[in-house]
Amino acid sequence: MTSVRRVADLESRVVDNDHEALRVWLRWLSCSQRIQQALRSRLLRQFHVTLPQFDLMAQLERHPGGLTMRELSHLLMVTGGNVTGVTDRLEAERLVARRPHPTDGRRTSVRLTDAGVRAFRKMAAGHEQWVIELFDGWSTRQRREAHVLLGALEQHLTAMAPAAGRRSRGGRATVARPRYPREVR
Amino acid sequence: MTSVRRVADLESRVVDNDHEALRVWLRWLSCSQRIQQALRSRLLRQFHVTLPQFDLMAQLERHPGGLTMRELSHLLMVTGGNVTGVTDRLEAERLVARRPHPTDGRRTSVRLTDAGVRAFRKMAAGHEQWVIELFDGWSTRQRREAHVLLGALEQHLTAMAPAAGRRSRGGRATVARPRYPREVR
DNA sequence: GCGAGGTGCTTTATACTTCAACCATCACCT
DNA sequence: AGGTGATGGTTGAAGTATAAAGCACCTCGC
Repeated sequence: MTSVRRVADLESRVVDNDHEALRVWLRWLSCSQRIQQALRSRLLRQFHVTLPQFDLMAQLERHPGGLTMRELSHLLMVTGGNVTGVTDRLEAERLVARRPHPTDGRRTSVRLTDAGVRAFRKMAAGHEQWVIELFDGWSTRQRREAHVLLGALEQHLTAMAPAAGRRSRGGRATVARPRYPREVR
Repeated sequence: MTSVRRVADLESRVVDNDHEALRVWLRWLSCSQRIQQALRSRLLRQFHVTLPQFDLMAQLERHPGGLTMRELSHLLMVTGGNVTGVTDRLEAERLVARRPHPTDGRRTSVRLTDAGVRAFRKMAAGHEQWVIELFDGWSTRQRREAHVLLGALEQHLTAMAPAAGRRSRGGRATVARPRYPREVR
């Protein structure tokens, strides 16, 4: 869309519209980076937990019945290998526990330990407070606006992407997939 | 979502306001993740470059006179060690070049090579197009709204944080700083 | 039964990221 | 000069992240 035509003075408007998406994205990134830095460093200093570890625990707290690795990977929107690593470290800290799935031998069920629940509740309070402060630059009205805007964007992204968790039609690597090693010029 | 309490008293409003910041943040993260995933994977498949590498090159393209590592670290809002690594890899690909700073022996000046400029211009066109598509869920009006909202938030974040690049008053590690190794319970 | 293909999880290789320590150089001050 | 402290850059350890390959288990069809 909007390939640039060198015609009238409408043109500058069109170009600006295009650039506008980019400008929005850059501001977005800048804010994201700051917010995440604040949350990460505070979480680390005060609770000795990383942001991904906190996020994983948050999902588990929301699902007391436990979640499989696949479900976690889906909810956190990261790859399976990633979930394996973060879970390993949390398990070493005795904050979560893996147990075999009752009916399906392939799956693993993960849940918070009692210590994990206690630890998480403390962290969550601090975390929420920090988020509130970080977003305090917006009025209630603005937060509501942002919530709506983000909802619309989320919907658009869902519509245009083949859905985060979907496989590429026909499962794994149906066709020899092209590889792009670093060596390629 | 929105476990709404049907009692319209003031208190529930307050509680909801608080939760609202968190809800906005979660949606924000969800969108961020999707957009970055889209950009990263396309950049990798089509141009064999990672997102951080692209970002670094983008800064260099905007500053043809070259940038020091410190300036890059500041602009990209990442740590110095990070910039070292990304620059190392780009240099190995002959896309950027380090050269000593003319007057200050401590500094290093980094700039795009000719090949780097050519490569970046191609990538940038694709990248911008993708960003436009990803944000096409918003009307022009909505993009403008978002731009304003993000501007306000950015200002608030700048005000509340002691500025990204600042040192902790008195330089490096003036006092033995507490450490939080993984072993700590 | 049993084999083919799909699914869930882990592993490996590579890259990014932070934190904190370290080194070299510079600036300033006496 | 010479020393002190700040600054710019790199390094190393730990953790996070993806992509891709591998393994175990399940399902379905015959």
